[in-house]
Amino acid sequence: MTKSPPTSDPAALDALDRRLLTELAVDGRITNSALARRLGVAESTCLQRVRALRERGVIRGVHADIDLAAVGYPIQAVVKVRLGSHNRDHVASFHEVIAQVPGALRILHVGGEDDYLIHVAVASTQELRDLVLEHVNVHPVVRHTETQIVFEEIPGVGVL
Amino acid sequence: MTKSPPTSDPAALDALDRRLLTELAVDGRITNSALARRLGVAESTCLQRVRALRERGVIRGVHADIDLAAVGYPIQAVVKVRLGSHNRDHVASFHEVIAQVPGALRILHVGGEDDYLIHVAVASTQELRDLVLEHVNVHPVVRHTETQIVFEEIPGVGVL
DNA sequence: CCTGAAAGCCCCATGTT
DNA sequence: AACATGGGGCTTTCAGG
Repeated sequence: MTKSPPTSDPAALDALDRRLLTELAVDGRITNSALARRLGVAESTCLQRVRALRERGVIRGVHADIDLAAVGYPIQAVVKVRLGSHNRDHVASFHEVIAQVPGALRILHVGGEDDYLIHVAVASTQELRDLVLEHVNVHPVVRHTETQIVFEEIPGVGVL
Repeated sequence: MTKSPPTSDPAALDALDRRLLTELAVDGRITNSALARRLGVAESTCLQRVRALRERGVIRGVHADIDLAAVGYPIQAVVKVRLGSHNRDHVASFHEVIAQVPGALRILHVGGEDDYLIHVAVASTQELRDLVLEHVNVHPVVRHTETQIVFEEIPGVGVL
């Protein structure tokens, strides 16, 4: 052990912060006054809390959830990728490549059977094929890919 | 062919709608007046468009993006699930079970080697084990699960 | 469908406890 | 750290093009 745990965690969240985050996760456009009312605190207090959480990076941003099928991307898939080498430089250069994959909803570097899982949304199956061939398989460190079509997304209970 | 395509798609989006959606996907808390200014239309027009898109379900909601590690869920994983039977009733009952998995960020029903991919966030590896054993493997239709730890999420370019 | 104006409400800086 | 206040800005409705 070369470092001891912090005596007071600067990232500690109290109950008010947690309730606030839960509300904003459900409705990111709730007004500050409505949020303050719901939490039972003054508007100014509420505003200060939200700002602090933003500045600390606990709130990363607020984003609209768009129906991708309605905007021309009716097809989703998960592309599982396995590399032939896990050399640090190869992995780094691969990161730069997959970060540019058009239509990527989420890119995860994982441990286990696969190395990367890429969740994508595309306009057509042709586009999906082109995406895999031209943006993933092109990289020489890629040994294997497998594409799984998304039939359905099942709404879960979430984490908050 | 038992039905012909609609002569005018009620879900058609024009260029204004698309620009508006892109802005809201980036910053879901942008004010209506700022959005109107950016798009070069009257505030009332902008408000009406956003409302219509919400009512049509194109905008599903607006949610805060929270740093899960900061709120006590530092570990993420993807659980790949394979079923022993693809009978419709079995699948339906399995849906109800996995929809209740605590900490599920995303649940995808996919085609191919696996049947389901569950992206979860948990407080500890112990909790991860318990989650898989008690909420996924318990179901008799589950033949196989494999859990892959998420090392890193790589920011992509997105779809909009 | 889009606009402009007007009433009302919200945001948030400031001062106080 | 939390609260009360007030000016300026934002939201939202509605009549009109």
